[in-house]
Order: sequence, then C-alpha cells, then structure tokens
Amino acid sequence: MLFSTKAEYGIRLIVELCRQAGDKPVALSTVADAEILPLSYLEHLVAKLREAGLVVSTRGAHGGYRLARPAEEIQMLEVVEALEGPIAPMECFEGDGEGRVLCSHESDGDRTCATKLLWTRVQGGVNKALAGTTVAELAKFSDQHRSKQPAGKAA
Amino acid sequence: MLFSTKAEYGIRLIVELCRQAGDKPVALSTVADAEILPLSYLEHLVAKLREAGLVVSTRGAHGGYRLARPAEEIQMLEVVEALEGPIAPMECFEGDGEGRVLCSHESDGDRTCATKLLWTRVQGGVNKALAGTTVAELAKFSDQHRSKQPAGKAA
DNA sequence: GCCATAACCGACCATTTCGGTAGGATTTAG
DNA sequence: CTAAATCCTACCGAAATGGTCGGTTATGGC
Repeated sequence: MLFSTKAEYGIRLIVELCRQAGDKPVALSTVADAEILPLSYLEHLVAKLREAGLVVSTRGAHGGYRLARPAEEIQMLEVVEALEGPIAPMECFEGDGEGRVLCSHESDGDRTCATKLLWTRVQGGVNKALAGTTVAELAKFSDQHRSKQPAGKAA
Repeated sequence: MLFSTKAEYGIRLIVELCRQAGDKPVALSTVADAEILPLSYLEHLVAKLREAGLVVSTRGAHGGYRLARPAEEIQMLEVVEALEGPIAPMECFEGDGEGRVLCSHESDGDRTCATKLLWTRVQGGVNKALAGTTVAELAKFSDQHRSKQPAGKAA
C-alpha cells in the first residue's frame, strides 16, 4: 500500500473543509460527522495540517478550522507530505523536492544502488500526480459525483 | 515511505541475478554476498519471485536461481507486485491493472470518495514508472555506474 | 552411498507503525 | 459561568516489518 489512511482521512478532511467553507470556521465535529470518521483521530490529523500551515484554527466556542489559502492554491503534494511525511519511495532516499534524489547506499563504495533509477522514476510520477492536483479540484470532483441533493447551501 | 525494503532488496536480488547470469544458476549466497544482504531474508524474497514465475530454481548442489525470462521482458511492475503485493495507493482500492480503479467507499451511498481522483492519478504515475522499467535496464544502469573494475568475467 | 551444497519451509521474535481511544487542559462566545 | 471547541499527551491492540533459526528435501561429485 502506497499510503496509509492517514493520508486518505486527512484529504477527506481538508476537502470537506473546502466544501463547507463559508465566513465562519468549520468545527471538526462537523467534518467528522459528514465523513463518518472518528473525531478524536481527526484531531491528530488536523494538527499536522495546521503545523504545516495549510489550515488555520479558531479556538473556543464557535471555533473551528479554515483553509489557510485559497483551495486552488493548495497542492495535494503539500497535504500528503504534511500528513505522511516526506514522499520518498524508500527510506534510503533523501529527496530534495526537486528531481534530485540521494541514496544513502551510494556511500557503500563502488556501486550505485541498482534501484536508484527506478525509485527516481517512481517518485517523479507520484510527485507529478500530487503536485498537479489541488484541494479545489478534489472538492469539485466529489461535488459533481454527489447525488441529487438540494444544492442550495452557499451563503 | 512508498515501498518497504522488501521491494528494494528483492529488486537488488533480481538485478544481481541478471548481472551474474551465465549458463549456470546463481546461488543465493552469491547474491547475498554481492549485495551484502542477509541470506536468510533473501530466501523469503526469492520465494515470492519464484511463486510469481519471475525466476526459476534448481535444487541441490550447484543449484541456484535464474531469470525465468529474458531480463528485457521483465517489467519492474511485476517484480514489485510480486514482492509487495498489488500496487494500490490505498487499501480501499481494488485496481484491476488497467486504468480502472475501484473504491470500496463508493458503496457508502451518495458520495464518491473525494480521494478517488487523486489516487487514480497517483496509481497511474506509479504504474507507468514501474511498467516502463525492466530488469535489464536496471542491471545496465548499475553496471555503468560501477567503478573501474576488471570486467572480464562472463564465460 | 555418503556428504557437502543449496533450495525449501515454517516458526519465532523484536521493533515500529497504524488506527484509534481517553482524559484532560485551555480558549472563547454568549 | 458555562458550553463549545481547540489543543495536548499518553496509552493501547493489532498488524507489518525486518530478520533469525532450525530443520527438511533434493542433487551433484567423490
């Protein structure tokens, strides 16, 4: 499995945040309710998103969470990295965010790790997919596939 | 981390098998020695490769392993899937090998999982990278980057 | 026929991660 | 003051990971 449910739940969280976005912050319990996910677990995930600066929180009564930036500007690469840590195909990889990939095995001496070429390609593919998708896009996608439901909701 | 060391070790294993290929099968201990990997662990990995029909074994003295097909025809997608199981970005995905992706959440009722679009793209990227790389290519790559060493070895 | 070699098989094991719960402390609107 | 909400830390059971070990079977060479 490429990603754990951390990524999935976290994505559903932030997408739901985008969907329900209005002038007021959205309580996490609302998200948990809408996505049928355990609230206490979402707390951990949203904490990571906050630390990464992707969402901002308002404490106290009537508090909740909001996207820190317009949904169109939030790449899924940022989201997934915030939730799962750096996206590297393997532990030995210390990707630098660019196309460059470092492999710790290279210090072994006379040989380049045979897997380097492959991991580089895989990482490229994943990064491209993640960077090329935004929160807004996923929100729109899931709205489109939502069934016939009274859409009158936006303020 | 996208993949575990199972994939890495297994790949190094099969690439080394390709490298050392001659008329005689290669003993696993030779591979373990060349790649500095624990023999007993490699046994588990090579078993998966054998079950997947990627390598064939010869038992008894002077036995060992050989690639079941020409290295140019063995895609890394097959290798990684043999080692790590089906490549799906998430548990809920039951990819069918094609571009199609099924998500178990869809049965939840009125909503398509917001993550489906993203996972589909990610899986596409990974599959493309894995399917587009062969054992032969990795063997050649790692040979090229091998340092100045007497190359006279093939029978 | 023995014996070394090497594939094969399954049990075990320590550590880490995963998914989740629990209990509280802190902040804030009303 | 109080209810609502974020925030924080600790814990927990289950699973996967990475690896070891002991033994069994098959086979070529002497």
